[in-house]
Amino acid sequence: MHPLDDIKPRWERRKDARPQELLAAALDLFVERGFASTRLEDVAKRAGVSKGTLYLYFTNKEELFKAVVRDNIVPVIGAAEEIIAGFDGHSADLLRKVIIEWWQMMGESEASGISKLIMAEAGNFPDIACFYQDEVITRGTNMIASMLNRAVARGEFRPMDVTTVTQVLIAPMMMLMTWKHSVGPCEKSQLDPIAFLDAFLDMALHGLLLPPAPPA
Amino acid sequence: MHPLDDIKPRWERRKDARPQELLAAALDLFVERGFASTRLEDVAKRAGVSKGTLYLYFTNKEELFKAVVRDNIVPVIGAAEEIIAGFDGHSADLLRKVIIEWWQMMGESEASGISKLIMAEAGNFPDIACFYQDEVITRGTNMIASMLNRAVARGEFRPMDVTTVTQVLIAPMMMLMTWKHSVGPCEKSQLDPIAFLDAFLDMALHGLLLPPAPPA
Amino acid sequence: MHPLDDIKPRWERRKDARPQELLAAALDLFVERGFASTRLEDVAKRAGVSKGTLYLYFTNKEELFKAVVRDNIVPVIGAAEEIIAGFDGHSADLLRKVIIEWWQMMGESEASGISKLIMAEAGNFPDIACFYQDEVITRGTNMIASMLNRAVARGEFRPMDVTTVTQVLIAPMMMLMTWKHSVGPCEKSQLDPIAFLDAFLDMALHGLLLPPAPPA
Amino acid sequence: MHPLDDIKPRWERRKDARPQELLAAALDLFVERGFASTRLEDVAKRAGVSKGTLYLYFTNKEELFKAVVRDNIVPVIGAAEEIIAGFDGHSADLLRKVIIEWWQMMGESEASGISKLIMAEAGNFPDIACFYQDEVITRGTNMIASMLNRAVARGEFRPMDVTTVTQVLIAPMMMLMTWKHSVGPCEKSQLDPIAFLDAFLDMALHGLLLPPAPPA
DNA sequence: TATGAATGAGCTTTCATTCAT
DNA sequence: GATGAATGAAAGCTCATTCAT
Repeated sequence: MHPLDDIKPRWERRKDARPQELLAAALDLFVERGFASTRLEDVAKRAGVSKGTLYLYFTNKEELFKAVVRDNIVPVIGAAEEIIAGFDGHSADLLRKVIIEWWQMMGESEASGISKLIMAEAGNFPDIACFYQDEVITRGTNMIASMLNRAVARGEFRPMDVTTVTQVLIAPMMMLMTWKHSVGPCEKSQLDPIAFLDAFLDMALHGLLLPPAPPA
Repeated sequence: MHPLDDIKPRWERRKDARPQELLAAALDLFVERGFASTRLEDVAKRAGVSKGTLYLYFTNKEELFKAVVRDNIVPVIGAAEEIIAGFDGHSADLLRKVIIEWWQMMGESEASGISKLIMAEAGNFPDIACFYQDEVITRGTNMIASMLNRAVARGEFRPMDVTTVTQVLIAPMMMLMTWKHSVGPCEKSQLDPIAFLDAFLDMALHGLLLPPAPPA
Repeated sequence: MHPLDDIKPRWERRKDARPQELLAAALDLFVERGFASTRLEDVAKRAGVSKGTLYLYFTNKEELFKAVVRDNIVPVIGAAEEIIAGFDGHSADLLRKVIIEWWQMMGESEASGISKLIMAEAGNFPDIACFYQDEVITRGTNMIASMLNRAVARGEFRPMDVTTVTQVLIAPMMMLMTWKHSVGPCEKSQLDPIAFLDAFLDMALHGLLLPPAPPA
Repeated sequence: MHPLDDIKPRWERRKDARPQELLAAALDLFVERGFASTRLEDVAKRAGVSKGTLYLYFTNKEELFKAVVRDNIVPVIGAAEEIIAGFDGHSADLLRKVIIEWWQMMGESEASGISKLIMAEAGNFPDIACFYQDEVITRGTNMIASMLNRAVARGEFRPMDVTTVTQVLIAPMMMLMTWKHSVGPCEKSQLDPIAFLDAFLDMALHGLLLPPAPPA
C-alpha cells in the first residue's frame, strides 16, 4: 500500500485515537489518585477534550475504569507468554529472564499501577477483581507453572508441588508492585527491585535445582 | 493504688470508650469499602452514636482514618516483637513460628485489612504511608533481620546479605494480605495460606540453612 | 390538654413542618412548570431551605412528585365524599351542590393543578396515572354513581345506564380543570366556569329528571 | 403545466420530504414522552437522519415543537369544517355525525395526541396555547355554534344561549382526548368512547330538541 | 446538504461538615 | 457532651446546540 493511502484528515484521525487518548489519561489519573478521587473532568482535560466527549466513548466512570484495566492487562500478559515460548536454554536461566524482564516491562512501566489499582479497588468492583483473577493471575500462574514443568521434565529442577511453588514465585512480583505504589515513595523506604529479585531467585533456585549427579 | 480508685461512673467510662467504638466501626467500614466509599454517617450508626458525636472526637474524615491506622498498627507490631524475644530454640523453628503465627494473628484477623487499606490509599495519604513505613515495615524488617543475625551468629544459617534476605522473607506475607483483600474472594482464586507459607519456608530454609559440618 | 403543652421550640416545630412546606412549594412549581422543568433547587428555595434539606425528606425528584400527588389528592376525595353523605334533599339539588362545590373547592384552588399534572406527566409516570385512576377517578366515579342510584331509587331520575351517565357527568369537570391550566390563561379564552356548569347541569337534569306523574 | 415538469431527481424531492419525516417522528415522540423527555437525537434517528440535519430545518427544539403542533392542527380543523358545510339533514343528525366522526378522525388517530400535548405543555409555551386557542378552540367553537344557530333557525332546537351550550358540547371531546393519553392506558380504566359519546348525545339532544308541535 | 464529533451549561444527587438546641 | 437538621460544594451524567468536514 502506498504510504500516503493511510493519511486521513486530522479530524477523523482524532476520532479513532480518542478512546486511546482517554484511556491513557484515565490510566494516569486512576493510578495516581485511585478510582473515587479521580474526576472525569480531569481525565477529559488531560486527554484534551471536554467532559461530554468522554461519554461518547464510555458509558460511565465504572466502564471507563474497566476499559482501562482490560486495555492495559492484555498486552502485558501476551508479552510475558511470548518470552517463554521462544526460549531454548536451561530452565534456571529462563526463570531468571522471565522474572527480571517482567519487572522491567511491567514493574517499571505504569502498567504496575493497574495491579495496585485492582488490589485497592477490588472491594468496590468484585467483577473487576475476578476478571483480573481470570485474565492475569490464572494465566500468569499457568505460565510460571509451565516453566516449572518444563524444568522438571528436562531434569533441571527437582520434582515438586508445582502449584504451590508457582504461587511462591509470584509473591515477590506482587510485593514489588504493591510496594512501588504504596510505601515505595517514602524517603526511608529502601528497596532495590533488581537486587531484591536477584536475592529471591538465588534462594529459590537453591531450593529448586537438582544437584548435579555426583561423579561415579 | 487502691483498686476502687479506678472506678468511674459508667457514663464517664463510656466517654473514654467512645473513640474506641468509633475506631472499631471505622476500621470495619474502611476495610470493607475503602476510604472514599465509607460514609461517616454509617460509621457513626455502627458505633451507635450520631454523626455529630463523631466530630467531637475526630477533626475530620482524614484524621479518623489516620487514627484508625495508628490505633491498629501499634499493637500488631508489639505482638510480633514479643514472639521473638522469648524464644530459645533453633532459628529455623523460630522463623517458622514467627511467620506462621504472624499469619494467624495478623492475616486471619481484621488487622490485615489495615495493611491493605494503606496499600490502597497510600497515594491519597502519603504521610500515612510513611508512618506505616516507619512504624511497621522498618520495625518488622528489623525484627526479621535480628532473627537472621541471631541465626548466623549461632552458626545455624549461612552468612548472607541480611537486608535483602529480610525483604525476601517479608514478600509472602505482604502477598497474602494483599491477596486476601483483593482477588481472594473470587471463586477461581485458590490459595491455601498455610500451605503457601510452608512451601515458601521449605524453599527459604533450603537456601538459608548451613549444611551440617561434614565429619572430619 | 393545656394549650401550652403543645408549644415546642421554634426549631423543632420547623422540623415537623418541613415536609409540608416542601410539598407546598413543589406543588406550586410542578403545576406551574411541569415535572421536568422544575428544578429541585427552586423548590427548596421557595420552601426556604437548601437543596440538601429536600433530600432529607424525599428520596428523589420522582418520590417528591408522587408525594405531592398523594398529599393533594386524598383530602380532595374525602371532602367530596362527605358532601354527599350528609345530604338529605332532592337528588337534583344534590347533584348541583356536589358539582358546584367541587369546582369551588377543587377547581378554584391549586388542587386542580394536580389533575392537570397527572394528565401531562402520565406518560412518564404510569404508576402515578394508575394511582390516580384508582384513588380519584374510581372513587369519584363511585361517588357520582351512588348519587344517581339514590336518585333513581327515590323516583327522582329516570332509570338509566348509570355507569355511562356517570362518565358523562364527570366530563365537564375534567374539561374545566384542563382548560384552566392550558388555554385558560389566553386572552381570547372566554369561559365562565359557573355559567358553564349551570348550563351543563340544566341540560343534564333536563335529560335525567323523571317528569312528574300526570294527574290521573 | 406539462406533467413531467414536476419530476425532480429523487434526492431533491427528498429534500422536501425531510421536514415531514422529521415532523412525523417528532409528533410520535412528543406525544409519547412529552416535550422535555423527548431527545432530539431520537427524533432524528426515527426520521433516519442525523442530529445535525434536524437543525437545517428547525432552529431549535422549541421551534420543532411549534411546527409539529401547527402542522397537525390545521388539517384537523379543516376536515371538521368540511363535514358541516356539505350537510343537509336534521340538525340532530348533523350534531351526531360531527361528533362521532370527529372522534373517529381525531380521537382515534394520533392527532388527539396534539391536544394532549398542548394541555400538558401549555405552561411552558404560552404562545402555543394561545395559538391553539385561536386556531382550534375558537374555530371549533364557531363551527359548533354555527350548527346550533342553524338548528334553532330551522326550528329543530329550542332557543338557547348558544355560546355556553357550545362549550358544553365540546367538553366530552376534550375529556376523551385527555383520558386517552393519561389514565386511559391503566388496567382499571374502562371507558368506551363511542358509548360515552352516544350517552352524552342522548342526554344533550333530550335537552336541546324542540318538542314536536302538539297536534291542533 | 448532510454528518456526527464535540461542547459545556445545567441538573440531580451525595455527603463531609457545621451548629442551634 | 450529644444530637440530627441543615448546609452547599462537588461530582456524575445528559443533551440541546454547534461546526469542521
